[in-house]
Amino acid sequence: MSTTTLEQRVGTEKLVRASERLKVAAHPQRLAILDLLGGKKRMCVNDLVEALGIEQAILSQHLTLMRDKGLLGVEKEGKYSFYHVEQPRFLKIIRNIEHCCETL
Amino acid sequence: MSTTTLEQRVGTEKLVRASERLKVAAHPQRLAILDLLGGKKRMCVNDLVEALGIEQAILSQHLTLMRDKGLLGVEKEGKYSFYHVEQPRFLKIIRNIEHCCETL
DNA sequence: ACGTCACATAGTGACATAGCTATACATTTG
DNA sequence: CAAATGTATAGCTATGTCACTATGTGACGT
Repeated sequence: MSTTTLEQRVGTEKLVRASERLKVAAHPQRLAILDLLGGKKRMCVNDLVEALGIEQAILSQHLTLMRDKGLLGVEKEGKYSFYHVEQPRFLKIIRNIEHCCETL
Repeated sequence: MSTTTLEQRVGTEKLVRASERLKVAAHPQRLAILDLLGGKKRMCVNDLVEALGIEQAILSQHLTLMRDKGLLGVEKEGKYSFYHVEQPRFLKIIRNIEHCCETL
């Protein structure tokens, strides 16, 4: 029974940052990436290319974007780049979305 | 330990529709609207204008967009339009985001 | 050193979205 | 009927995003 707004509770900046992250997640291929990386601990780019059937360049763009926005982290090892989900909490959101999909 | 992708599990179209809805939600003011309507049962446009301090025309655009994308429903009564959250499940996502905001 | 592999980035044109002002439309009130 | 109220839509410019191609870069094998 809150008469306060979300903005009053969490503040404008946080609301903006949350929406930025949501916007990044709001793409079919990026949802799939988040889901896949959420299941495994980490994957390199080529693994993702094969698992998802996305062009390497496109995938790389998605990954870079998600890394810049704080959704993913990366560890370079030799010529490989291993990506992982940075915010476990954000993963819960993704899981919820999958549930939502059932009734869409 | 799923070797299947989200896309394989829920289907491409559903994934696309889920991301479309997410994209609609991915806006600070629209997040605030969803949260506010999630708490109350329904509100008319003017109530929202006053609660959120958003210009009427802008707010109306947000509402129309969210209605078209299936996030909100509307009931007209005389000169009033009462909006409500159409998908309670989607609200859980919004709540999760609010939680996320704490640690952003 | 040369070629190859794994990945990242730049550039581009089509298209979508944001934010704004002005205006339209419908309903109620005087 | 005229004016006011509540809401929706149109039109516009600026900016952002998408998907794609091509090219760049570092690491590794020979």
